[in-house]
Amino acid sequence: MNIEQHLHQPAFHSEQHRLKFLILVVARQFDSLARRILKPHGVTPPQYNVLRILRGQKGRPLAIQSVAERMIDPASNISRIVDKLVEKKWVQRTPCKHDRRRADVRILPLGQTLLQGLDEPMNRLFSGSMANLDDKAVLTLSAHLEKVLDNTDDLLNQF
Amino acid sequence: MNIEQHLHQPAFHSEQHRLKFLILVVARQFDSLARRILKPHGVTPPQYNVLRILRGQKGRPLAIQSVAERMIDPASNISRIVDKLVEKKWVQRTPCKHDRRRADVRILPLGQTLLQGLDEPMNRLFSGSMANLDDKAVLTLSAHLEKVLDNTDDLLNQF
DNA sequence: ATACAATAAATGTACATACATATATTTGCG
DNA sequence: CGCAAATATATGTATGTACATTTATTGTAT
Repeated sequence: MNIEQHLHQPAFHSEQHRLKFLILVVARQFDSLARRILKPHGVTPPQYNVLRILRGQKGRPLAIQSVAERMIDPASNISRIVDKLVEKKWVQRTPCKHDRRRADVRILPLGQTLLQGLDEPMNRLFSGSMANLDDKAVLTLSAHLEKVLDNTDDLLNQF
Repeated sequence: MNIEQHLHQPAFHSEQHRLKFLILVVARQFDSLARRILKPHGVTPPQYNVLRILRGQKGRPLAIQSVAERMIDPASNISRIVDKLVEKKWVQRTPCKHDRRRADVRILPLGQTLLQGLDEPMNRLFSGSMANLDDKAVLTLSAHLEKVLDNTDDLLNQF
């Protein structure tokens, strides 16, 4: 199923246009597949993103703001996402002693257990989505996307 | 600025992992840049998406469902998005005579005018984001992403 | 023709999000 | 030191979203 069929479009104005839609639709697919896996566990994609970031810290706490910086969506509402995670006892929020403006967050055993159960399907999703790309294709694809990323970074100052 | 800096990550588990984040972050950048351009005009990205689809019909009306099929986000709430567009007199919704379940939507002159004003910055955004990719790079990038799209389509049955 | 499934759109609800603002605390500069 | 600017987080508000359900209409099989 190609992108034209996905969007019920006979054609695009240009190859560049087509590429833009490809990027958006593929990202959209990732998100909706992930959501499907996560939903039965009561986790949303941004919540999962936060839990993965915290697990990466290997138990060390992280300031809320540092979590936000590492997220795919800069999450203006990170406070409320953390609220939900605290409610479910997946993470712990503790005021920071040295800087009382800050709140540190760390993953709890229950959160670790949750992630362990999600590792298998999430890895299957992610490697399945790249199944027919060889190592070289992954590298050239990444290199090209990185150029696009550079361009969009520049554009942030322009708009 | 590379993806590691974007996500404040020293490294990724694998090149595939890195690629997944690249796709998500680039899509995210597109969306937030578009939002920035559209906001002063009181349009959101999904609303813009609908208007572009309708303009592509060159004045012919389209059933609500056909609009939904063509959207980047399948928009479970297409009815309400159309509501907003109707409120602003950018589109017209008319019940379909042949099939009274359906409602047809068509773009109005005011919507056309709005889009004309948005064409320049949106094109600038979009061509700017691909500035340093030559034609060949665009094609290989698209071909690779299309493979990923195929894979995710298959995965939809698996999860 | 009638009953039942299929389809199109709208709506209810809980939650997520963007964006602006508020609150508390720390930093830095005179 | 004292005060303004900067920083970290939380909150208010309107809107967007996913997902389930509802309502209206049409198609289809007997």
